[in-house]
Amino acid sequence: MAGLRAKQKADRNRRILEAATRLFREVGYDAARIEDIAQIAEISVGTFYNYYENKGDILVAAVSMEVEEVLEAGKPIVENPPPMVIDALVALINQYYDHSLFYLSKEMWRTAMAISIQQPDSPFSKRYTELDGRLCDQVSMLIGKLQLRGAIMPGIDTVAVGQMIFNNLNTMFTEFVRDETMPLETLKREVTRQNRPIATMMSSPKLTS
Amino acid sequence: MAGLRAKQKADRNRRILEAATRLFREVGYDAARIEDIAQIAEISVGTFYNYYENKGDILVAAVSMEVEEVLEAGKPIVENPPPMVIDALVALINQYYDHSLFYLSKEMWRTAMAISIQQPDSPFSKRYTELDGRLCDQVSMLIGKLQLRGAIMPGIDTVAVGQMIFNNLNTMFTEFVRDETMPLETLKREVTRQNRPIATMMSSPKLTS
DNA sequence: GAAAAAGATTGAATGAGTTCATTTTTTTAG
DNA sequence: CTAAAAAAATGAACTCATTCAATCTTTTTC
Repeated sequence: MAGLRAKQKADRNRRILEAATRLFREVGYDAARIEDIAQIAEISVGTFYNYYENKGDILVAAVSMEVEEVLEAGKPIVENPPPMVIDALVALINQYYDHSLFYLSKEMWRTAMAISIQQPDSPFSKRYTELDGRLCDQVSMLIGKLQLRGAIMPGIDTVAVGQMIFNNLNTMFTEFVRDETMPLETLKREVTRQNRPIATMMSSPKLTS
Repeated sequence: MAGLRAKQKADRNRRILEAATRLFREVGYDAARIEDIAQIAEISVGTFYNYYENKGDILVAAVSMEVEEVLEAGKPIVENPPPMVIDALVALINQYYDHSLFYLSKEMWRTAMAISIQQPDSPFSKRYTELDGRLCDQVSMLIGKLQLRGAIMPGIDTVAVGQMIFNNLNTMFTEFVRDETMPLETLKREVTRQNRPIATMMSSPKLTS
């Protein structure tokens, strides 16, 4: 049996991730102690550290899975966006936002964001940053697609505009998770308002409402 | 002598803030122990906690002072901005960036940002957020001023545009402090590029180069 | 199949932030 | 001026993330 060790490893890894995600959601990140996670996963505290560098790493791992799904959910919209620029932007952005709280609480997002800022060189933070970059690219691609279709004036730097729109929607999402009382609808409404001017200005004249 | 207690309090507060800022710059945030800060400030560890809720609070206090100066430095530019839209934006943004590393290291910025995300309800985090809001308003005011002057087309929602531009410059600054090797010049160049499309589109036709 | 090597697990020890019952200092009341 | 009350300072004790030397398990070697 060549893979006994590998199989045990994969199994332990899964148990740790499940135990941690469950506890983070149930009692919050800070209150979830490594000792508790280890106990639920049926391993020792020391073993936890053979699988993850520190407590934050496992949270960022959970967040990465969620972002990956968000990215997937955005693809069909980039493939076949609504004709009007503002509608296309809003469709993609709201898709992101709707997916964001599926598995993660606001507190988990806050903690993950804090870690990715504070320890930018840890492997999982790099992964988080890379996923953010791919989301940003997706927005730029949507704008590029609209330009090819003729809905956006030619000559505009779609990458620059895409970065600005993404950075804005990202910051607004950060504000959203920082405020435990803000509902998703408020976030969506605000961001839609912020995007309206740039969408209008970019639109080819004949297509502007 | 009515104010003995008040005077001692102010004095201790100053000593703590000075000791902490010095240690954060000299050895970094993590390596600066409360015990060391207390020793330099000539107080006990317990007393530290009578003045600040936790280690992070004192860092956010130091950052707040810096942001206040940045805000001050932006005023003259909003009062009397360059005529071209892109030049005005770049002047204000670069002013912000140039001031940002006067007293604070990148590591201090990272830690402060992480704390303000993770503990949004602590008093000093609220202060930090409020200052960010005032910076955002300053950008919107610059754009409003340019619109009044006729450099920007009437009818554009200057607040929405200002928020988007600010959120973008803020995110880019975050990326800058996350990357220990990125020079200020790269940050400025990137952000200038990102702002060019929106500046061009907003500009009144006769004033576009 | 046994012994040696390699790889993992373990949990007690470490270290730093934070708490809190006690002590000290300052103010107020009589 | 003295005693009681209020406010502040103190540092030992506590908690929890993290480490690491010892132990155990799996794989390889012959």
